[in-house]
Amino acid sequence: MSDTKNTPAPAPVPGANKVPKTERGRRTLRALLNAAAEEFGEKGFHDAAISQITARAGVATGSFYVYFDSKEAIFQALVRDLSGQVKDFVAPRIAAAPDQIAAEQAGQLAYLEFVRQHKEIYRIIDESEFVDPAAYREHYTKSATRIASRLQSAMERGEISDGDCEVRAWALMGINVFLGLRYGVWGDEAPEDVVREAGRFITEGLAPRKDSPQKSPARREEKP
Amino acid sequence: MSDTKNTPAPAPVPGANKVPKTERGRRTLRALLNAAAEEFGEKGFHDAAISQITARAGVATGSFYVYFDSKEAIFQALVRDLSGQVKDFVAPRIAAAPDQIAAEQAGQLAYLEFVRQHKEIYRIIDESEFVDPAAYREHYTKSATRIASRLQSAMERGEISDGDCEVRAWALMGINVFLGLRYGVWGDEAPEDVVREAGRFITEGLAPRKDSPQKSPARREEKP
Amino acid sequence: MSDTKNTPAPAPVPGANKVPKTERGRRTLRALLNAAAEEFGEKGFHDAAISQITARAGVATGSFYVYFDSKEAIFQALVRDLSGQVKDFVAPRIAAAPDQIAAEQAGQLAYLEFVRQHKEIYRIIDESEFVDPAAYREHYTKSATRIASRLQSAMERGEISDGDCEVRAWALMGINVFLGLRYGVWGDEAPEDVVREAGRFITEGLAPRKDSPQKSPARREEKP
Amino acid sequence: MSDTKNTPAPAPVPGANKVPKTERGRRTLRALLNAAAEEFGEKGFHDAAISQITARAGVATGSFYVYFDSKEAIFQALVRDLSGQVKDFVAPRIAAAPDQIAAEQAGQLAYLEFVRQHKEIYRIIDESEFVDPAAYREHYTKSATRIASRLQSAMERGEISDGDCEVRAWALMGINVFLGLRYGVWGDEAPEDVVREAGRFITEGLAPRKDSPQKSPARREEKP
DNA sequence: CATGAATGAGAGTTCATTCAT
DNA sequence: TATGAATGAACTCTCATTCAT
Repeated sequence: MSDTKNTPAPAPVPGANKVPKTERGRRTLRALLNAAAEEFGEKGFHDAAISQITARAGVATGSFYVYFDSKEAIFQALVRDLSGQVKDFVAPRIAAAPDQIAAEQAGQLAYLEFVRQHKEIYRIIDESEFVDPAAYREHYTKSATRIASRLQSAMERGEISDGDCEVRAWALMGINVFLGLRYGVWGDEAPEDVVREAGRFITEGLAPRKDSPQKSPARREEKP
Repeated sequence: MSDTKNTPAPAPVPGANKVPKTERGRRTLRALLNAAAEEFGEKGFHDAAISQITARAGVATGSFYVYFDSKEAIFQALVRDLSGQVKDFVAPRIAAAPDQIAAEQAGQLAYLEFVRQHKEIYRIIDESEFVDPAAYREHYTKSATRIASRLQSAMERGEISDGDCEVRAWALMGINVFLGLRYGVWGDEAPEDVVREAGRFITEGLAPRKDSPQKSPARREEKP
Repeated sequence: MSDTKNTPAPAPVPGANKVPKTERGRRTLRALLNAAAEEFGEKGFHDAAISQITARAGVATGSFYVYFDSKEAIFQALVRDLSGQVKDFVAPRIAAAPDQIAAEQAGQLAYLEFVRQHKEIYRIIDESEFVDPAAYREHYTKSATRIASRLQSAMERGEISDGDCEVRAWALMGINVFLGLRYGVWGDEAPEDVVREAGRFITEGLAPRKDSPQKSPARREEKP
Repeated sequence: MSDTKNTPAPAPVPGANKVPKTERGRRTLRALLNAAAEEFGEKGFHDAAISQITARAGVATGSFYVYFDSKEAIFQALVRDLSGQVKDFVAPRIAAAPDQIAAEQAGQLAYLEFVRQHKEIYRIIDESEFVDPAAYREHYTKSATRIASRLQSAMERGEISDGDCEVRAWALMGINVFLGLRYGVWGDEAPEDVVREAGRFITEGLAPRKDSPQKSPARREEKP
């Protein structure tokens, strides 16, 4: 979900194996990517069929291979394409926030809203863990790095507490992804409410307020 | 990762389609499950081949269907088998904690350690999202419900702040899973350090300590 | 066309990717090879279809891949299989000859007769130059080496004139192959007549007999 | 390798389906033929791709069909083009020989040298057996006929011994082709040495010289 | 229980050729 | 002439599952 940001846009559709030279070619390529998003989103990578993608796109089977070398290739192109869409949606809302904590919350809200409107994106990106592990790893690593550098700056400015920014970045990303899964893909609760609750979690954590009375006990059971 | 807990244990290996009656049969069944864990862990569900599983187990292809009805069946059996292992490892350490916040951190640490020792488990359970979506959803939903009820009790006892416990449960689970991915599967940092940093995140959040001097604004960029 | 001679028969069908363990399996494998000989012989490697081979053999498409990894694999197995057949036909007739020159002529005759009865073999082995160049080269190199060593021995015994035995081996092999092409595959002249004429060529060459009168001139044009 | 000799040269490039009218067209046609020689030489007929030929030639795919009707067509054109090159190289050296035996040896030497400098030609012409069997057969038949008629004349002049000239022509051609394969394409021995040894084979055969002492028998093994 | 050969539907992929621009 | 996108028939290969022994 990010990071083609400062590259000079080498191709109109990142990841495509061939850059079309004519307008007609550009239309066909876009039709293939849209069809692939539908097909992969509905069926998942392995049950998706290239013949179905071309059928949805309204082109012949062979046309697929004019633009992509393989099923994996279009999947990868699609992941990058969708990542770009997420970035374009979320980035400006982060940039508009007054401080870092507000920024993280704005990003969370934006991410949640985007996921809800593009549920298939969630599945596609997640499945890349199994289809193209390197891409999956790179995707999350880059996102975490970016979050971490935001936190680092904020920490230096004194906006947030001291601590390991990388660990906190991964934790934050985990929160966003799982809230996205639960409340974006599966549920339909109001994103604002979710973010408000999670926001309190972020800003104050599980710790009781300093002025509230502490009691005692314990409890049990496992984790996820 | 859990919750076949209170079933009356109809078979020594939960999920197997047939309970072996002979000692030889039991050995074959166990060999198949071990082989499947390797094969699925290395190749993922779709690229794993039954013929490879039987080859690793040292039995004939046909023998597979004596114990399992299908490829999906052994995968599910395996997921339950592994979930039980995670639960048996994590649960007692949660139960031993003095209070809820300590419990969550103990669970996090235990989970991280377990993931590191069984990296293939992480992958197999994750892939169930695509192999058996209902099981995947149920797995995380049950885990979240359990965490939420722990938080609810703690909240009522005043151990933690007020707020929506389900949202916080999903957030916590997201933190655990992503730290598990980053520091359990991919990295080799000391789990204690990771949990300590994440613990400060949990207990105090991103908010600066009340006594630290506040400066001003800034921000930018997107989320995951 | 030779040279699995002194190996301890590692497999009933040299080159097959899998050795059948049951009688039924052996029958299927043989049926596939026979079908492949027909199909490749009639259509050549590239126009031959695996589906046609299995159809001729009376088995399902998938059964092909029980025994061979690819179209190239069965082609290679077939070349070895046929080479063995040639060897088994020609070798004893060479061994029965009284001296080396008679042996070479007996071999030539036997080769010619064999080619005539198995015209498809000729085409298949020849095509291996393009399908499996290493096999083709090895095939001819080994044959030439064997001929050369026969000539070497004969030379040391004084049965033939002094000279480079390798060059003469390749020359002899060229004669046999081209006479096989012209009079075995394409023509139907009596092999005995052909060999008698070629035999005079072998034993006395183009040189006029010592007692015949020499004249003068010259001439022109190219070679093959 | 020859014999478009007396046709009225309808086009600068024999075999091309269309004669270019412009200078630009002529350059494109020549670029395509050169590219085809490379591509067919490296990959063989079936693995060669039109798209690769056009890529090598630096023209668009569609341009190919301006000059050739099909893949087979350019292959044939190429074979004729190369045959002409062989002929032009070999013929004058045969014509310059003082007698028939010297002529055959001169031809052999010239052929060997040419093959060595144009290894891809050997392969391309050989493959025509499978791409265009009629052309292949005609090619060798014509060559043999020409050699036979030379021998016939020489025989009538008493330069060579009596015998069937056609059989001897095919034998000679076989020698040349196989020595070309072994010492032209695969090896790098001095052509003169090869021809000298083969020459002794031609002029005197395998027979021991009349004045050398005869010993006795022995033999074994098969032919090619 | 175990074996391993057989099955066959279905997938991805190739590429010579056509044609609108 | 030149271009390059579009075509689609045809092919090789995979593998979960069945079944006779």
